[in-house]
Amino acid sequence: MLKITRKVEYALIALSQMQLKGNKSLTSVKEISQQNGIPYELLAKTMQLLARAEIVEAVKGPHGGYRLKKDPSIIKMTTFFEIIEGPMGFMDCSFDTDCDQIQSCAIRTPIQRINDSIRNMFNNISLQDITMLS
Amino acid sequence: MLKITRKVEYALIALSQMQLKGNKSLTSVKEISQQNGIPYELLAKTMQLLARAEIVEAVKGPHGGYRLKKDPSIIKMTTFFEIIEGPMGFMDCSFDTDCDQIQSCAIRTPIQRINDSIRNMFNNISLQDITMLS
DNA sequence: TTATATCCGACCTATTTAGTCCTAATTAAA
DNA sequence: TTTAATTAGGACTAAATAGGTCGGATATAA
Repeated sequence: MLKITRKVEYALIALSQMQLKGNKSLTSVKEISQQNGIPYELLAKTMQLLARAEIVEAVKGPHGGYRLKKDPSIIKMTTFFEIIEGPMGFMDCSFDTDCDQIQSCAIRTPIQRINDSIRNMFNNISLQDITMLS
Repeated sequence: MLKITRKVEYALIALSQMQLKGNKSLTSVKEISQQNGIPYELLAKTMQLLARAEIVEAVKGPHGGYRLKKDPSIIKMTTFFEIIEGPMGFMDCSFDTDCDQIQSCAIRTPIQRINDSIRNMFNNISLQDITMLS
């Protein structure tokens, strides 16, 4: 419980390596997957999510790859998680469907509090805070 | 991802209801499961975990049930999670096995940071903070 | 034209979580 | 002393999620 997924993990590894190389040079999926022992296909799909969300810019063809497009310090971790896991994949209340019943709304409270705490925390942490080296 | 489990959810529901009734009267699993539409057996096992950890005290036999044993305001949420999910079930680094390799230690950092943030937050939140009514 | 990239959906597998079943052990009360 | 209600706890099955693979399409530098 309360674990992040491999996709998030792999994306963070990729981004921190790209930051190392600066935001002009390109980094390919092959490069990152080989250097870190990450499954190529899974990393590839994850990078595609980042590209669609314009966190990263893709260059196709030989000597292609990805480079940073947005400044990681302006991206909230909540946004980042939602890009990778989808808006629903992340901490939604499992009692939503019962929520017409008054009872259920009462019992929702503790879980709400936990989710709010987590969401609030990651709203105040940027991608840069997590991927920076120092 | 980053979700709490049903067992944690059910335990929190149970505890908040028990707090409502005060820490002298007994509350049975049957009562809580019926009132909240929670599977009896699963809740029962969860309450047993709380009893073993002496969060709650069990009284067997007819008109038995559980009552609070420890003050929820002195129990950290990290402790609570570990009681229910076990010390390993909660945010352990998935790269632990590779950790002899220098590479892997470098890439661990972002995940470590996230886990540390979560753990740190829940070290500073008490069970009372989550289950209280107001 | 070819080799090397990203793109993308469909699919399979493994792991984790949720839920069920069955059988004690204990005890209040008829 | 029997019965019914309760907690205790292990073994098992089912469902959901996460992790990983495959096949083919598109773009582009050389």
